[in-house]
Amino acid sequence: MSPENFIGYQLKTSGRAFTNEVNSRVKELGLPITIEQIGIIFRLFFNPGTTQKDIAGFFCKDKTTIARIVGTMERNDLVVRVPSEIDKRINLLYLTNKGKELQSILIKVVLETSEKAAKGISKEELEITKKVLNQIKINLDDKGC
Amino acid sequence: MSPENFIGYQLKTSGRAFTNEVNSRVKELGLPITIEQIGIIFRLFFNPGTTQKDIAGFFCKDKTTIARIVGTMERNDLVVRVPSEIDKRINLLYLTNKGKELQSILIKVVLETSEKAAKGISKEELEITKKVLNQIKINLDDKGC
DNA sequence: TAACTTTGGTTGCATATACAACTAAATTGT
DNA sequence: ACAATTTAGTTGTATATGCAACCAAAGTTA
Repeated sequence: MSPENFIGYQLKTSGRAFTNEVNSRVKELGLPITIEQIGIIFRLFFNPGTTQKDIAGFFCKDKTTIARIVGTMERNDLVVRVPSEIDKRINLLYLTNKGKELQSILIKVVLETSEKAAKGISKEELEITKKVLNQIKINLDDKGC
Repeated sequence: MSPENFIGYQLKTSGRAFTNEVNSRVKELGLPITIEQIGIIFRLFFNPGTTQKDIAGFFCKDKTTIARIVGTMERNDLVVRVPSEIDKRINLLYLTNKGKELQSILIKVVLETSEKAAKGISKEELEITKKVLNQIKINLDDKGC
């Protein structure tokens, strides 16, 4: 009944540790980029032209949160918002060249962090964990994620 | 190689979904409490008289983050900071009566959310997941958590 | 004991986060 | 076609988050 046995505690603390590790690594590289911005860069790398709404769902975050992060990234010349001609409500999002160039170094950071995180964990257990986390996300879905 | 297969993505999104669910439930109950404050209430319930430093380590957060949350909770009459006589640097933290009374309803919220999160997941797989998440936290430890 | 280091905590600052309320544009229903 | 609804995005506000820099107190070492 102690809090450290709650799945929510395990989720939050391991996720926070992951975030702190990634943020500290990019800071060491002199890159003023956050883990959230990294996620958006990856999403746009594999899904160029997607929308803020899509990104919000993909990361289980509120659309206002994504709006502001994308705003910051646009000011920092990482992404561009291209108003759609077909639907004038939406912006199509694309990585700038600067954003595309960052992608390869950032994926290295995330992969290295993932390796460090998974040290001593069997492939089977890691796969089970990913499957379970995905199910948890689906079970708690309230933002289309 | 797509981002949704990264363990970091699974960690962050499932954790965010959990947070959103808990926050929305307490809001429905009319309680102006966040999931982080709930965690601190639980920690103090089981470890009365502990310090901000301990709480920071327990939740893998920076001490400044905890300092501010505890400040908010103190203003809202949920906790008290009692200066230690033995070591004048530290504050001993305790729940107020208001904080203690909230504990029972809040634990219900967290347990219900945990059940919803775990729906359709076998006990074995859930145990493996908790064990793996704990190992990830240890592997990435940089704040004594 | 005095100088140096470590430790618990706070403040300044920038980013992240969500809810409520809003706007403009697209969709739907009649 | 027109009214009602939904949708994508923005802004206001409050909380959360970490790093850098700081302070005071405790611990360490010469």
